Amino acid sequence: MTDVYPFNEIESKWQKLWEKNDLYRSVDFAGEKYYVLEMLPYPSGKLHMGHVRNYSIGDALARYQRMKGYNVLHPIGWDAFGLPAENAAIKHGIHPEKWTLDNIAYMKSQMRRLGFSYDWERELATCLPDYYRWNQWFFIQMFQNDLVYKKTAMVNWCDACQTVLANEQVVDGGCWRDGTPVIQKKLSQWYIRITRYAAELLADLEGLTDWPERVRVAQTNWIGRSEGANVLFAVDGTGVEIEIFTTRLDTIYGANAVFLSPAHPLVEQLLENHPRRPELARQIERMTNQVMADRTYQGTTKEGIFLERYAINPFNGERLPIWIANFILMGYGTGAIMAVPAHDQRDHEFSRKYQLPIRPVIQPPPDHPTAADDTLIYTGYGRLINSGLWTGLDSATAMDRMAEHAAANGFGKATVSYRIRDWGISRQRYWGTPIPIVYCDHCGTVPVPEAELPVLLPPLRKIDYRGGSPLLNIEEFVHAECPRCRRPARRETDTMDTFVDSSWYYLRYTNARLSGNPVEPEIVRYWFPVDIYIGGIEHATGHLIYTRFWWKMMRDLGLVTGAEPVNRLLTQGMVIKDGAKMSKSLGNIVDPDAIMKDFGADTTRLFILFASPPEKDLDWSGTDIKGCFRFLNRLYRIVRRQRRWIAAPPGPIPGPDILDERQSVLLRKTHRTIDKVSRDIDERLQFNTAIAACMELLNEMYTFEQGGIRTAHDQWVFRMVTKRLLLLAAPFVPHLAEELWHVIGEPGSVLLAEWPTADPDLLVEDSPLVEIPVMINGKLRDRILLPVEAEQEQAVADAAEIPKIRKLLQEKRIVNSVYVPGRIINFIVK
RNA sequence: GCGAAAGUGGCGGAAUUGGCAGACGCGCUAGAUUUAGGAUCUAGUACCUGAAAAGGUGUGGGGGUUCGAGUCCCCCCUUUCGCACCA
Repeated sequence: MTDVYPFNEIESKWQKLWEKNDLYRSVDFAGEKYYVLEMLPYPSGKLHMGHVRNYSIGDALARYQRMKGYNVLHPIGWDAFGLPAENAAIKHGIHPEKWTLDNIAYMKSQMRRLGFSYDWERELATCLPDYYRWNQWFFIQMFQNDLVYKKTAMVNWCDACQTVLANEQVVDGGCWRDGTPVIQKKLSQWYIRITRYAAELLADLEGLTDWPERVRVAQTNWIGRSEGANVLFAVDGTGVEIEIFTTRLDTIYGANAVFLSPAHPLVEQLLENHPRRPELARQIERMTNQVMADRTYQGTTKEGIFLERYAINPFNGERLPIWIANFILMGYGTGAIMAVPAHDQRDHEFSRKYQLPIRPVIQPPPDHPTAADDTLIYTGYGRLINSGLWTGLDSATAMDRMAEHAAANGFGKATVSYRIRDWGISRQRYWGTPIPIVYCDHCGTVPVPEAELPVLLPPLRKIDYRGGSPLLNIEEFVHAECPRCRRPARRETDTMDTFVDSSWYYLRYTNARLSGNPVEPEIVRYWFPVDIYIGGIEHATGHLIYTRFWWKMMRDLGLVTGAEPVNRLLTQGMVIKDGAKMSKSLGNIVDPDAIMKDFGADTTRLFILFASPPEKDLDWSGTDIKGCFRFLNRLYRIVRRQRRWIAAPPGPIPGPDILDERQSVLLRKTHRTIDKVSRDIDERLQFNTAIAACMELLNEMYTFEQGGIRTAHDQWVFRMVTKRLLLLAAPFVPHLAEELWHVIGEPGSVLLAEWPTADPDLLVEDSPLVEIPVMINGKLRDRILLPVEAEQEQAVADAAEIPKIRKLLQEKRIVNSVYVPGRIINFIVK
């Protein structure tokens, strides 16, 4: 391509100067703050278009708020622990640390070439001991506050990654990273008690009014609160009691069985002294394995194993058979339920299969199809029947009173269950934060004392991933001294889930070099909450719940104040190509380096903001980007063409009243553009329309130029527009805006210039006449020029006199006429 | 199955409070300029009928509210996303 503006020269020139002048350093406590946060990238090798989008949005906002006069915090870091580094080590024999740091260096150079305005003094990488020691510190605080514990349980296991996955990392039954089907394994693992915060995490969602609705909905579902009751069923002839959870205590008279999860801890006790114990145990084991294999598959047929034991319904004394049922989840409620086949679809299906009796206890409405078809069931609320002394009550009253009754008699109580589980953080991998725990034969599980942190990752000599954590194979690491009794002990060899790293990194930016503490509370108080957080929707339930939890946990440790860390959340859409997500296998990847080479950083950033509103997916188009490039070239040319007199000292400022028609039009257009761009960025986060408005303004400048720029007033208006447009464009295309700012002789950096304000008087037309559409029966027929303050009667009369309208109204009867001043005239005729 | 979001020209997308649908950009058409153009400038560009003037149709489909609906209400279709045996 020839005849294009020298973006390479311009961009590298200003990048160097900005860096030299330290333009993006944020100083604590310097005025009113604004914190722009973007999700930190995983250093996978190169930036992809999704990163460019994420950071272009953030950078535009950061630059805008700086120009608005805020003290802006705009940091970046690296989510630097994780599996790909290890996979690279296995494949290419590179040490994970070298691989990671090399990638960081390259991606950082890309960010610099894109011209993002980060305060690099605050950069952090989570794989460095300076950072991960604080993960360990938090772990110990939580350990001391009973917020972290170890238990043996069934866990999600990815065979390809050779590690455990959190529930949040299992997607459609497969590993979130590589899709490998997840299997269940019984392992001893560390868990964070996030469930202790379930109620608060749910309740505080209400206050997050500037978060997207769908994120709040996703989190609400994920936390999954349900109100109900726990009820104790005594097992006949034993001292054992089974606690069930139900949301429908009102249906307890319809219970025909008690179902246990195959993984229920009481199963073993119930089989004690059982005549058929070996056979039942075998069946249960088979079911357990089958459940694991099918865990995510809903269509699985209901299977049961009758234990030949009975439980007593405490409400009516009925003896109910106890079954193991394959669809009962151990992780929800108590892992045991009462079966009510008349009012629950699953229990019904099960009871029909095994021919258990079905007794309705809720009266369905008269028109409900249950009456005609007994394979249908009624799951709604209603009046109780067949329910002893509770008969006749409505469901809601019954549930309340029955829970009170159970509590008074010591066999139950109203409870709330949550779907969210505790957060399993153990990972059997090398490249993560070592869990700071030592196992001592004499002292048990001992946390590493704060003074002995960090527990450093040992140098990795031999890469051996089979058979548990690689750290297990490093003897110097495993052999430790008990911090308490100083006798030989064994070190924990699992590392932490990397979501731990990303749960608090945004706090560390407030002082990334701090030693002695993870954060300084006063500085955190100054910068928080985050004013806007920008990142992918895929983190709606994982990272964004962990982050909220972590903040609340830190608040309870006295480190931060306030309920929530993030005020406003912007979830950007994906960058796709040809209707599909960019991926190596599809071969539809667009490389940011290639685009920057052809068009420069400004065009790349401008296009990615212009092509689509941030929340929506963006279909990358190789031709549409030319439009943005053309716009910048046009801007460059017109400013250069007129630069001599624009740069000349301006004369006196003429009042708007002495401007001629076309000068006035351009002046007003400018102010409307200022108003639109400001509101689009600030309120709506709609960069595409803001940029479109800038394009319109440039088009007007071309029209104006065509008409000639001769008089002092022509020049005054044109100079004014040029300056304003450069200011408005600066958040999107900082390099070119800066270059042209200097071309027109402005001193200082455009990036530090004040954001322009719109004069409200210039937002409305000053013409005494206004053109308004004239409709007949809601159909546009013509337009009319009317005085702004025209009265209804006059307006309608004038409109009816327009020749075209008069013709159309002939032989018609006007039933009604509507006049909305400044908006519309509408004749209703017959 | 449950929940949420979306559906507008050839394409990406505008329409912020119910008031002129299609801003802006791509593409396309014509003209100018140019040695040339995949550069630049100008004009045009929803669809149908028509030489034109003009008329008709039009925001997934159907109904409704309203003087007036892309926008509000009801039903349906399609797509995408989230949850998915949660008792």
